[in-house]
Amino acid sequence: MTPKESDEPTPAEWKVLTIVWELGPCPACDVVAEASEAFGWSTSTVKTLLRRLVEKGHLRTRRVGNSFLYSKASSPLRTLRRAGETLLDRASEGTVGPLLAHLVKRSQLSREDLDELRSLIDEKDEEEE
Amino acid sequence: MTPKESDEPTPAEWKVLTIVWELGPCPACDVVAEASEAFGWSTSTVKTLLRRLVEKGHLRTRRVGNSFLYSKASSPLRTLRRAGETLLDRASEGTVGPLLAHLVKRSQLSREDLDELRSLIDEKDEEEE
DNA sequence: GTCAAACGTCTACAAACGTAGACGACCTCT
DNA sequence: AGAGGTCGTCTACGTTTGTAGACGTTTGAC
Repeated sequence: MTPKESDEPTPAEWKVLTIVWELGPCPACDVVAEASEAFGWSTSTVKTLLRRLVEKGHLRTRRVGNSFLYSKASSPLRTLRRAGETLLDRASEGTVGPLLAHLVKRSQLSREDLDELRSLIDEKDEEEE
Repeated sequence: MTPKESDEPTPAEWKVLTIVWELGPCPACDVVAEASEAFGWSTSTVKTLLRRLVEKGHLRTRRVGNSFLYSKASSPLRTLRRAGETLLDRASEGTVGPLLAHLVKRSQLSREDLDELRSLIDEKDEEEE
């Protein structure tokens, strides 16, 4: 049973997933602590979500003693990009630009990020004849 | 029962929603034709999705004779922006920039879009001290 | 005026999701 | 060795989602 790479996390799963991304490889109890604090979820709930994320291939586990370390299975950026593409697919021709503009406006970006974006835009601009 | 503005469409609902956005105010049969062709869905399926989208407040109906015209309840851009913000919330500090870069790279943007983006970026650049 | 096509509504049902308790294995302190 | 905590697993259950058939009503054609 190959892990289905394409299976996007559900909203509840996303919350747990981002916690693991932030904490890095960590035991379930850390995730439970964080999620319980942040969302008021019970231990069981978090553990179920962790399990489902492993099943979907978003998290991987490594046995350590009697328990597990949970860690990301693929790069967060990769997962986010996929979700972003799904979003773009839903935007019709005319709304892509304004949508991206809104997202850029709303994001906190470093100078490097801004430079990267600027050169991308310049590139695209030249491509248009 | 106020229409819950916050209730995001499910993936299947998104597909129907974007069809209505594209077609503009139109009777169910047009949406059915399009969705049936594109996804192989039955008439019932599409009508259920339309109904749920109305319930969630994403579509609105206007009676015309014996049938309905379905049309958007709020601007597509508004809905897309909300979804985009959800996505950004899932990106940690360091991934927002690369994520946006990826999306920009992948999008087809008009010269106006590019200009708009460029000036946004310049603005943000100046804001940084 | 009747018959078929079209339309909206009601109902259905399996799968996925959100949320969580119960339980058995293991470790650790005493 | 026994008691209590910790951990992962199994099970559960109401709700939402995906997918669709059945049915009654309206309408258009003959």
